[in-house]
Amino acid sequence: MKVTTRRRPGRPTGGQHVVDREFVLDAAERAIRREGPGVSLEAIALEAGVTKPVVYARVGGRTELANALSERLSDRIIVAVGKAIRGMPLGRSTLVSFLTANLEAVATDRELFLYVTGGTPDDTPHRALYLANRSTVPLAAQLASWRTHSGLDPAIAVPWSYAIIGMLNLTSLWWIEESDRPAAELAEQLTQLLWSGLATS
Amino acid sequence: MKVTTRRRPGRPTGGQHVVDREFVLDAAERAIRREGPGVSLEAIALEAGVTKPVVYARVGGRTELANALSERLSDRIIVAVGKAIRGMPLGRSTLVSFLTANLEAVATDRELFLYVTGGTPDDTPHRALYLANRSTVPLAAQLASWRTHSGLDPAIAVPWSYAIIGMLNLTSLWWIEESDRPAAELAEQLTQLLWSGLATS
DNA sequence: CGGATGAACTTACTCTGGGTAAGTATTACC
DNA sequence: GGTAATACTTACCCAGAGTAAGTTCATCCG
Repeated sequence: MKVTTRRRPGRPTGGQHVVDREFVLDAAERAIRREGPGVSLEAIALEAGVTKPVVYARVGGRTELANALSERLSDRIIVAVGKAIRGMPLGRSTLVSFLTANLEAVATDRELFLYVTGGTPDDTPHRALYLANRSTVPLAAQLASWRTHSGLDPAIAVPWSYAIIGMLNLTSLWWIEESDRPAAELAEQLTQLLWSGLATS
Repeated sequence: MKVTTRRRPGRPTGGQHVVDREFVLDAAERAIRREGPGVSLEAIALEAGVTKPVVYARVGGRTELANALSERLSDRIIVAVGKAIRGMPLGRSTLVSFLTANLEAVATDRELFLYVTGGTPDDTPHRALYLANRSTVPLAAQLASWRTHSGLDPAIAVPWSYAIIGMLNLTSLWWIEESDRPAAELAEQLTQLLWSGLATS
């Protein structure tokens, strides 16, 4: 079923872009939620009410689109987590809240999460890191300042951040796909594994 | 440059399959090592000295190929790890060896690792779990028996396995791509994070 | 006020790669 | 020896990423 676009060929009347970048990204999210992680750029363009070249002009090709959506998702998670642990003292229950908020945020944007972790064929490894960095950088900063305050070496904060984010990535995937236990339970189990290592030494 | 296959069309003389499944998988690995994670099935078939339909007959489509290579890589890692920690008592230094062996195995099969973690477009999430399971199942069994021996609840072994494998996945990727420190150093840092959580409680 | 230039779209294409149908040569069996 | 099954190759289809060419509107300059 080929739905031809209703708009006429030429420049639109009104001297304005018919859609902006954010609108395209919103449409992409809707299309992903509707059709799953395998959506085509064509379907996304259609959802935005435009054609492919406009998507290319606003956000770029499939890789850039996945990157942009990765950034959105990371930022959304960071905001959710920030809201969840705001004002809490740095301690064990804060870690539980941190992990719970992460899991719940991913569950909220389930399809989007699957899209950005699956995504493009060849450069995926690079983008997995790209996506991870958005999360590891602030986490590492937090860990480093905490360890400095405790008189410990902050250098370990970087590998630890990747460790924690990687742990969250796979456990989130597993939890979303194959577990029906509550997020808080998994968060507590992960905390049992992490907390003493984080707190001591 | 279109290299036409030398073999004549019909059934090959000799009444035998001209290649078997293992040979195709070997060729796939060579092609991946040579051309990187973006290799086409055509290139893989060419490397094996046959044509696409033979690859389909032996191992299946892109998804099954990636699955098969995932299994190979996991098994290879499991063997390497087993060799590294054989006979060691369950303790902190065993964990370090476990992690070091994992990292070094991944570095050895760098391109293959990138291929199986990146791989196919749509069903990637499912295969990420599939790949992970090969590692988590034995790890979970090990953890569970250990905890049972220590009089602890073994149920937590499953989420912990995903946590540890996920941690290894992302840190491996980061380490391969962006870090030039020795594997043992990273393994030690991860051990600092994990060990007390694993040992206590 | 009218024509040239450029901007913002759509249409229509190319190209690559996964997957499959049809064709061809060899073996096996009766 | 002729028919059926087998093990390939060739040749194709199709979807989807990416791009070139075409079309309409706006703006600017004389």
